Amino acid sequence: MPIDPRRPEYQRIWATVDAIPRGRVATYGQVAREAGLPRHARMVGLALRNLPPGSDLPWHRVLNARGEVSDRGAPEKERRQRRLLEREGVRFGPGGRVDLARHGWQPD
DNA sequence: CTTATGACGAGGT
DNA sequence: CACCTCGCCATAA
Repeated sequence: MPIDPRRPEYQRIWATVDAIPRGRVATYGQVAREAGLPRHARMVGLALRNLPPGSDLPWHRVLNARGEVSDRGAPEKERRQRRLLEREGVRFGPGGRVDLARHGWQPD
Protein backbone atom coordinates (compact mmCIF):
# COMPACT_ATOMS: atom_id res chain seq x y z
CA MET A 1 0.00 0.00 0.00
CA PRO A 2 1.67 3.20 -1.21
CA ILE A 3 -0.27 5.75 0.79
CA ASP A 4 -2.56 5.77 3.80
CA PRO A 5 -6.07 6.55 2.50
CA ARG A 6 -7.26 7.24 6.02
CA ARG A 7 -5.23 10.41 6.31
CA PRO A 8 -7.38 13.56 6.42
CA GLU A 9 -5.50 15.06 3.48
CA TYR A 10 -6.75 12.30 1.21
CA GLN A 11 -10.20 12.37 2.74
CA ARG A 12 -10.48 16.08 1.95
CA ILE A 13 -9.10 15.69 -1.56
CA TRP A 14 -11.56 12.94 -2.37
CA ALA A 15 -14.44 14.87 -0.80
CA THR A 16 -13.59 17.86 -2.98
CA VAL A 17 -13.45 15.79 -6.17
CA ASP A 18 -16.76 14.25 -5.20
CA ALA A 19 -18.27 17.73 -5.13
CA ILE A 20 -17.47 18.54 -8.76
CA PRO A 21 -20.83 18.66 -10.54
CA ARG A 22 -21.63 16.63 -13.61
CA GLY A 23 -20.60 18.37 -16.82
CA ARG A 24 -18.00 20.54 -15.07
CA VAL A 25 -14.26 20.15 -14.61
CA ALA A 26 -11.66 21.28 -12.07
CA THR A 27 -7.88 21.45 -12.22
CA TYR A 28 -5.51 19.59 -9.89
CA GLY A 29 -4.40 22.87 -8.36
CA GLN A 30 -7.98 24.01 -7.88
CA VAL A 31 -8.92 20.79 -6.11
CA ALA A 32 -5.88 21.14 -3.86
CA ARG A 33 -6.82 24.71 -2.91
CA GLU A 34 -10.46 23.80 -2.31
CA ALA A 35 -9.30 20.97 -0.08
CA GLY A 36 -7.27 23.43 1.96
CA LEU A 37 -3.95 22.18 0.61
CA PRO A 38 -2.48 24.92 -1.59
CA ARG A 39 0.64 23.95 -3.57
CA HIS A 40 -0.34 20.30 -3.40
CA ALA A 41 -1.54 19.78 -6.95
CA ARG A 42 0.77 16.80 -7.31
CA MET A 43 -0.74 15.22 -4.23
CA VAL A 44 -4.15 15.36 -5.90
CA GLY A 45 -2.74 13.33 -8.76
CA LEU A 46 -1.33 10.91 -6.23
CA ALA A 47 -4.72 10.62 -4.53
CA LEU A 48 -6.51 9.89 -7.79
CA ARG A 49 -3.89 7.37 -8.80
CA ASN A 50 -4.64 5.38 -5.65
CA LEU A 51 -8.41 5.13 -6.00
CA PRO A 52 -9.95 1.76 -5.19
CA PRO A 53 -11.06 0.01 -8.44
CA GLY A 54 -14.83 0.28 -8.01
CA SER A 55 -14.83 3.85 -6.73
CA ASP A 56 -17.73 6.02 -7.82
CA LEU A 57 -15.67 9.19 -7.44
CA PRO A 58 -15.82 11.43 -10.54
CA TRP A 59 -12.04 11.34 -11.03
CA HIS A 60 -12.49 12.04 -14.74
CA ARG A 61 -13.59 15.62 -13.99
CA VAL A 62 -10.07 16.61 -12.97
CA LEU A 63 -7.84 18.08 -15.71
CA ASN A 64 -4.53 19.91 -15.70
CA ALA A 65 -4.23 23.70 -15.68
CA ARG A 66 -4.24 23.79 -19.47
CA GLY A 67 -7.57 22.04 -19.69
CA GLU A 68 -6.21 18.76 -21.01
CA VAL A 69 -6.35 15.18 -19.86
CA SER A 70 -3.04 14.60 -18.11
CA ASP A 71 -0.56 12.31 -19.81
CA ARG A 72 -0.07 9.29 -17.60
CA GLY A 73 1.43 7.01 -20.22
CA ALA A 74 -1.77 5.03 -20.72
CA PRO A 75 -3.49 6.27 -23.90
CA GLU A 76 -6.40 3.90 -23.41
CA LYS A 77 -7.29 5.25 -19.98
CA GLU A 78 -6.84 8.79 -21.19
CA ARG A 79 -9.29 8.21 -24.06
CA ARG A 80 -11.73 6.76 -21.57
CA GLN A 81 -11.53 9.88 -19.43
CA ARG A 82 -12.26 12.03 -22.44
CA ARG A 83 -15.18 9.83 -23.43
CA LEU A 84 -16.67 10.03 -19.93
CA LEU A 85 -16.51 13.82 -20.04
CA GLU A 86 -17.96 14.08 -23.53
CA ARG A 87 -20.76 11.82 -22.36
CA GLU A 88 -21.72 14.50 -19.86
CA GLY A 89 -21.51 17.35 -22.34
CA VAL A 90 -17.94 18.61 -21.96
CA ARG A 91 -16.57 19.74 -25.33
CA PHE A 92 -12.94 19.24 -26.34
CA GLY A 93 -11.44 21.72 -28.75
CA PRO A 94 -8.75 20.98 -31.32
CA GLY A 95 -5.61 20.03 -29.45
CA GLY A 96 -7.70 18.12 -26.94
CA ARG A 97 -8.32 21.12 -24.72
CA VAL A 98 -11.34 21.98 -22.66
CA ASP A 99 -12.27 25.65 -22.31
CA LEU A 100 -12.01 26.09 -18.56
CA ALA A 101 -13.81 29.42 -18.63
CA ARG A 102 -16.78 27.57 -20.06
CA HIS A 103 -16.68 24.18 -18.33
CA GLY A 104 -14.68 25.04 -15.22
CA TRP A 105 -16.25 24.37 -11.85
CA GLN A 106 -17.10 27.48 -9.83
CA PRO A 107 -17.49 26.34 -6.21
CA ASP A 108 -20.09 28.25 -4.19
C1' DC B 1 19.90 11.17 5.82
C1' DT B 2 20.07 11.97 0.47
C1' DT B 3 18.00 11.30 -4.26
C1' DA B 4 14.71 10.37 -7.59
C1' DT B 5 10.00 10.53 -9.21
C1' DG B 6 5.67 12.54 -10.77
C1' DA B 7 -2.67 12.26 -12.99
C1' DC B 8 1.27 19.68 -11.29
C1' DG B 9 1.82 24.77 -12.21
C1' DA B 10 3.78 29.53 -12.98
C1' DG B 11 6.50 32.16 -15.80
C1' DG B 12 9.79 33.00 -19.45
C1' DT B 13 11.55 32.40 -24.37
C1' DC C 1 0.71 28.24 -29.88
C1' DA C 2 5.17 25.15 -28.36
C1' DC C 3 8.86 24.36 -25.29
C1' DC C 4 11.78 24.84 -21.32
C1' DT C 5 13.13 25.72 -16.52
C1' DC C 6 12.25 25.87 -11.91
C1' DG C 7 9.64 25.48 -7.64
C1' DC C 8 6.72 22.64 -5.19
C1' DC C 9 5.92 18.55 -1.89
C1' DA C 10 4.40 13.69 -0.65
C1' DT C 11 6.49 9.19 -1.49
C1' DA C 12 9.62 5.78 -2.74
C1' DA C 13 14.19 3.96 -2.99
